[in-house]
Amino acid sequence: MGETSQHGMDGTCRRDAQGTRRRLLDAAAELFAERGYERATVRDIAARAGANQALLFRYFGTKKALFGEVMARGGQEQLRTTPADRLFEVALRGMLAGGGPGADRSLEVCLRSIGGSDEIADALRGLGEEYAEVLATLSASDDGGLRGDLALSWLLGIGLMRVVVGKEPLASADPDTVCRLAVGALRHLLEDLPADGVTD
Amino acid sequence: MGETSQHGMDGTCRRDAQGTRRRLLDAAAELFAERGYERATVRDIAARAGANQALLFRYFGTKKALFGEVMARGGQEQLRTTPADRLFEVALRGMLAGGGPGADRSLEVCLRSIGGSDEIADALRGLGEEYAEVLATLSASDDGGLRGDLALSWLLGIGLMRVVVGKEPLASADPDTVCRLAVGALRHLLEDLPADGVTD
DNA sequence: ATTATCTATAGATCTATAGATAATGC
DNA sequence: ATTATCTATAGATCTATAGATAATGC
Repeated sequence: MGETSQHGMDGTCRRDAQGTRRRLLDAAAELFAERGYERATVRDIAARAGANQALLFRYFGTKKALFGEVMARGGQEQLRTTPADRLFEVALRGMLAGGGPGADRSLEVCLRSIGGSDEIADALRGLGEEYAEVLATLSASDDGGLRGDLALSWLLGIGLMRVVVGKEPLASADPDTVCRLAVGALRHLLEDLPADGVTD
Repeated sequence: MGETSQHGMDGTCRRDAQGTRRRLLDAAAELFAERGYERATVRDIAARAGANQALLFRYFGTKKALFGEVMARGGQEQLRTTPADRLFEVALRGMLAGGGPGADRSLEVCLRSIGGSDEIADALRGLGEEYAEVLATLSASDDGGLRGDLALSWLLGIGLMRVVVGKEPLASADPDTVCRLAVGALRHLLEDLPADGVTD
């Protein structure tokens, strides 16, 4: 009973619903990150997973449901394990590094999927709320929520221009340099208290 | 000869190729801004223009060519008429104000069209290069190009979260407040010279 | 016997084209 | 006669489903 009968060392086997399901999820995560929701077709996803296309619907119901599972799987780990005052830099570095194996590319998936459907915008809003909520705590001002949103906007804008659009010189710039510039300017946004009469 | 025979006061007439062409362009600009390239179908565009769908192909050839004409028509005016040191604020205010009548929504069109096709990313990169080139001149540092890209990234990121995604509190925030916060922090990005040894 | 997998195809879009119709200018 | 406009449809996708096939567990 140490090993189930038909499994090979690599974890593959010819009939394994759970394994096929996981391979479909992995393939979907990759293709959604590479092409966005719309352009990653269920046929492509099934092909990369080495599975039949009909199985995708058997295991997930719809393409949107598959997208939801992909988004739910990743993401929160970075949020939980990173102290608030380092979240911006860690998330930015993750975006700048691009998709290493096992990296969380949830933000990239959202950026490439914008405009696909309203559900995608909802997903990005939801993910953004988790990040912005943490970023907002870094500002002592009473409009910390807005400042957190502006920090998140910069994070996503940098990812958009570098990863999705490929704007130079940003696309080829050294991650350390980008981080230093962005974090430096962001400190002013988050720490500066409003100068005009808000003490009321 | 003061007026051509069949034109009404509102500029409409039953058979006017040039007028139909312009109405198709206007309708396309609106729908691309509202839904992005992919979700604005040629049928919807023709319907809003009050024209038959086949005319769109007669006058523009393909949907992509129509998109190209829409993008080429707007945009550069803001770039030419705005002094460099006010470009960020003017472009940001344009984005925050949303689409008033006759407003240039080129950046919004691009943001909503990301992920649609490679040509869309090319269009956004091209438009971004015009903006970033101007923004880069505001920094005296030798990495002004990178700083200009970061400024542009923030501009687009704010538009993305506010207009496309609708993230609160940013989406409902007062434009003056958003501008003050972003412009204030951006000044540090553009004006601060690098602190480490770059005098070589 | 159960169920993971596959084949074939329905059904819904969407872009684009071919050819017919009808309003204008001469 | 010219040409702006319309009808009808080709052709290409894509998601999703129904039902057949075949590998496993008992």
